[in-house]
Amino acid sequence: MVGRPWLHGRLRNAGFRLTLPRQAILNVFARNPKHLSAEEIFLSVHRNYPGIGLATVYRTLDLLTQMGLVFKFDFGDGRSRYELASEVIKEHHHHMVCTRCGQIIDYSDFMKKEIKFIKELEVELSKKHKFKINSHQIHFYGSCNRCQ
Amino acid sequence: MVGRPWLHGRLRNAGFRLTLPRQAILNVFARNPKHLSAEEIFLSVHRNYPGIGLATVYRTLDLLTQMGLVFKFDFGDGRSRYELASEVIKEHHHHMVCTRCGQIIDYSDFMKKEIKFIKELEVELSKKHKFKINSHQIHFYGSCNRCQ
DNA sequence: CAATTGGTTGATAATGATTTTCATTTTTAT
DNA sequence: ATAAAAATGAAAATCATTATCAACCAATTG
Ligand SMILES: [Mn+2]
Ligand SMILES: [Mn+2]
Ligand SMILES: [Zn+2]
Ligand SMILES: [Zn+2]
Repeated sequence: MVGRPWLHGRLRNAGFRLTLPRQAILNVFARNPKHLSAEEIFLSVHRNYPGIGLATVYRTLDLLTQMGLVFKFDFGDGRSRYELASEVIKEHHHHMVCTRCGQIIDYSDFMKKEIKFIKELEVELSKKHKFKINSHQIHFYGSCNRCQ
Repeated sequence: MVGRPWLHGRLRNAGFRLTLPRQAILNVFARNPKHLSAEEIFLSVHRNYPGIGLATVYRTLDLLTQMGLVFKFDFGDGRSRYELASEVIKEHHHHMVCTRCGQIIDYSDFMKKEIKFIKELEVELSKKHKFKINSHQIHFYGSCNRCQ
């Protein structure tokens, strides 16, 4: 899962170390596949490693995001939220955000169709705007089941 | 453009008034069709109306967003950015964000195709998740022309 | 018209997430 | 072992956004 040799190598190649705080933070993701805020991650890590500080959590999240191992999102609740990259553990998916209660729904129901569409679009956009596309986000906003 | 009777009526119906600060702020959008931050809007308004405060800018942006006249975005630079809703002046479009220089590109090149696709997807998702979809955002991240 | 009501505002303080600083510790290279 | 480079925790600083509150203004009522 997380904390394996390939991860270690991946960081090393970029000149970083797979330290204990970094492993601990990655393990939180592995245990809790949600959209976690920095504080939530800090609190979770803190139970097992009271020595690890909040600043380190922020630094690590930033590092993992830069390396593409973690995705950073803003769902509009005033704090950033993070999720393991599909490459690492979850399958690729998009989001629906309930603007009433804040619930976030991962969906991957029609991904084959979506991926195909996005792929084509990326090719056209890249060409037309000379823009190298690395990733994308699709968010639907509205009201969930319980909030209608 | 902005500040016309339909706008006035629109606000009145919701129990609000089209005051001078609100008009001034809407005029900034009309003059400057970019993705503006609250502070940028404040500074622009401030040149003509030094009396209008930053808090009022925030309040107004919030109001206009709630009313659907303005869209609020987070492009990852640590501040919210706002844009007139397509309904008001611009045509519907999506975004490409350069993660190196922060440039934001509006594109509406393949909108017919995209809208059609999104529409279908919304129907399927709404049904499957009992989720009422009101709006969506599509963001592509990568490096722009000059940043490759 | 005068009084009342409720929306609006500017100035200011407060909040809260994120970043920076800096001295110290840990790891790596020589 | 020694020097250089990374990483860390604690605390302070930053900075966008929100809350407070007294003053203001527009619409309504009698
Ligand atoms: Mn997700
Ligand atoms: Mn735009
Ligand atoms: Zn909801
Ligand atoms: Zn760029």
